[in-house]
Amino acid sequence: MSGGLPDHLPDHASAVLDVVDLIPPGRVMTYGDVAEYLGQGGPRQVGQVMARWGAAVAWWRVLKADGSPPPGHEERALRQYRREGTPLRSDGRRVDLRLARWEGPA
DNA sequence: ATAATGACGTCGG
DNA sequence: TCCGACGCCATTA
Repeated sequence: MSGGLPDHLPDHASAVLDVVDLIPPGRVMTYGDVAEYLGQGGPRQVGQVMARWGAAVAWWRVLKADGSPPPGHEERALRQYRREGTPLRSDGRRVDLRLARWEGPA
């Protein structure tokens, strides 16, 4: 059912990666948003999945509640935001969630 | 079974 | 705005 994502992963992990794969370019979701959308686990569990299997998806589109990119990946994430035209805040270090936040598939 | 860990979130100073 | 303390919860040790 999923497209292109690696298999042999726990169900909860594939569920998370599946949602992340649906986030449109230029838009983002917070760890908490993903957890809430799935209706299971919490932000830390989503982070755990991203840390281990995030490389297979657009990991930079999942970030913290304050709009800052995943710890340790700020540089690469910012590069992607410029490339996708993701709206940033005036400081240029965080995404403007007011504009870029994606509520998830209807 | 108990304790530590972590790509989090919220709140108070 | 920045930082630390706490709460949260599946996974690991």
